[in-house]
Formats: sequence, structure tokens, C-alpha cells
Amino acid sequence: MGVTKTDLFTDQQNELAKIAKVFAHPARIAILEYLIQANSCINGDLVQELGLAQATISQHLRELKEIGLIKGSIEGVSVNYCIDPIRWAEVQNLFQDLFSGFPKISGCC
Amino acid sequence: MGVTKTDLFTDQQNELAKIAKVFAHPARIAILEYLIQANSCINGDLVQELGLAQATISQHLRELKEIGLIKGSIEGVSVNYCIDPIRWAEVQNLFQDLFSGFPKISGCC
DNA sequence: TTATTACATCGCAATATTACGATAAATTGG
DNA sequence: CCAATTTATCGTAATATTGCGATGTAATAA
Repeated sequence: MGVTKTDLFTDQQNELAKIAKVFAHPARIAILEYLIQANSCINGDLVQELGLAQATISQHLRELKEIGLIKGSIEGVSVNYCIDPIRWAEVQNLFQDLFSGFPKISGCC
Repeated sequence: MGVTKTDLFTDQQNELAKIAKVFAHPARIAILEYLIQANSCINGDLVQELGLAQATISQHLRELKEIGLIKGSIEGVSVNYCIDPIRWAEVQNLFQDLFSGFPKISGCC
């Protein structure tokens, strides 16, 4: 039926899955990487950089914005996007918590 | 058109996105968390635990297996699944690399 | 005001994902 | 051998995602 049964899972599980979904597209990874290196935040010249249509980039930016990973501020006729350091650290910790839950020394497999 | 233009991105970006996609469903998060705490690996009594149909769980397990995050070994009539520690650490590092690329002290936003 | 620039949103077509019943395959117990 | 058990796979319906052209909106420039 194509619809995830979120009611079967905890809020944390749903939240982490939702965040992971935003990372689950190479264009959004590329946007984040670009924002990391161009610390001075940029706008839709990601269109030039990535080779996707303007509408498509805008859509990816919105998804990144919706989970709070980036912020946009109007700068004249254009919009400056940048990573939100607070949220970035939060998301990092969510993944970290999952990964560190598994003890490296484990003779299971 | 619903098809990701992977040729526009680097192998690393595509790889990380593909891995993130596996984390992008609460059932798969739940399976991983269950495997973490039930260090002794288990099989499809995840059906009982999660409340999804057997076929659905099997499908999720396959996706986790396809990126190497878990391994299954035949144990009589059933299959024991467990986390692959090597791959787990690899994936952890991939995310870690992305997250640590952004300096926490950054007066951008 | 009008034109230009930059971005967001709408609407659609192509494709992917999710969930599950039905069925197949493989193993154990008799 | 046959039945029972467990898991995998197939097929399909419902829904979600991806990409983009077209259009809307807002700000600046002339």
C-alpha cells in the first residue's frame, strides 16, 4: 500500500527515519557538501554546480530546510542558504547514538 | 521523472545516499535496534515484535542485507540475522566523515 | 511603471517504495 | 515419503519520490 505504518514505531524511530530520508538522495548530499566547503552560504547557483533544473534544486533545498538542517535568509533578490550548526549537531548525535549502541567488540557473526 | 540522475554525482555521494535510504524507514531502524540489544542474533520473530507481515519483514531484511549491514546464517529451518560489525563501522565512518566536515564553530547563520 | 532577476510552487509523467497475500523452496519431524 | 514450519520471492495495489516546464511572487533596476 505504499504508506509507512508509523504508528507501529516509536517517535524516535520515525524521526530518525525521516531525517535519513533527507540524506537519501545524492543531490541533497552534494548540496550539504557544497555548503560545508563554501562556508559562506550560497543560493541557487547550485543549479550551475549540480546540473539539475532550478525547480528541482529548490525542491531539494526545501526538504533540507523542512528538517531544519539548513536555513535561508533573503539577501536582496536572492536567498542565502547555510547549515544550521545547532540542528547539524543534533542530527549528528541522533546517528551517533544509533551507531554507538552497537558494541564494536561483539563475537556474534 | 522519478529516476535519480546518479551520473551527476560522485560515487561517494551516491553510495552514502544509498545507505541513507536503507535507514530511511522506521521498520529498518527498529530491526537494527532490536539486533543491537538482542546481541544474540534473531530471525523473523521480528514479525511478532514489529507487527508487520512476514513478507514485509523479509523485504526489509533483504534491504539491510543488500548493503551489508546485516548477515543471515541458516540455523535449521530458520535464519539467524545479525549485524556485521565491520560494515557497521564502515557505515558509521561514512556518516561521521560527512558530519565532521562541518566545523562546529562557524559564524555563518 | 516595466523589465529583469532569483526563487518558490504547481502540476504532471516516470519511476520507486511499501505492504501484503499467495506461493515457492528448504528443512525438520514423523 | 508426507506434513509442518520458516523464510524468500512474486505479483499487485496504494502511495511516495524525482525531475522539470510553466507559472507565480518578490525585490531590484531603469
